[in-house]
Amino acid sequence: MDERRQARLEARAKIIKAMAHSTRLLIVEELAKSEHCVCELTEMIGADVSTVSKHLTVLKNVGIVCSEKRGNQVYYQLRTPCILNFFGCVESVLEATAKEQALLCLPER
Amino acid sequence: MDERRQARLEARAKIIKAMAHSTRLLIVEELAKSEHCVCELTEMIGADVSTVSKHLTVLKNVGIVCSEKRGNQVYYQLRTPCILNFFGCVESVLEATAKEQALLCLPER
DNA sequence: TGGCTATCTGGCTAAATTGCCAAATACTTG
DNA sequence: CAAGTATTTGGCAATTTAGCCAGATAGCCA
Repeated sequence: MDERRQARLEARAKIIKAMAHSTRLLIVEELAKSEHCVCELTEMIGADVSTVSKHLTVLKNVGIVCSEKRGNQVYYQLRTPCILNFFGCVESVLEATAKEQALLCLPER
Repeated sequence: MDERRQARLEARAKIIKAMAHSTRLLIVEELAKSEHCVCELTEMIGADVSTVSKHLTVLKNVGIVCSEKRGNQVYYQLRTPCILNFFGCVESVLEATAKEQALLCLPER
């Protein structure tokens, strides 16, 4: 396969992979509303702080979020809000599947 | 955390996870142009047929593609083309990161 | 300075993912 | 029916990921 294309696909996959976790999706949704520090996110998520911190690192490494230290806390912000467009599409897939499932439940003619 | 929300996030993550692999992104890109049978995709990808088949199963399980057996072959099609919107956004993230990298290379003032 | 809070990092285990081979299955054609 | 092609499935080894704990680091305040 074309090496250039392969590299491009891998770069994309890396970003998508960073979104491929329910906790990280939650983080993105919340940061879309407003910035938050790690402790706030940790409370919402209900996992160990270290776990949340690592999720944030994943998102940061691919450039989805950025962070800023203020005093004692680190505030995270959504860096590329267009990432929210993801969700509309994902919903479409879910809806299409749901509709199909519904059809299967209809009585045969 | 709200259980309903958790379930919704997990459903989304499942779909996004299915996209989170360069080979599967290639498949989606190709299917966006036209349907293909497994053997055609296998040739483009250059991996074992069984590997490609499993990637297709992943995409099918979450409803991104659907398949139709015609004679000896199974043709796969993109079921929800809006999935392509993903890419625009992913590109934005990549571009933003690239720009930032470029800035780092500028001489200091 | 000492103690407290917030965050990150290292290390570990359990679980999931990937990719290959081999074997099973389904169809087509001679 | 036999042989050949296309696809899927089972199984295995290697790699990656997730989440927790413990410990390190950084900044705040008394």
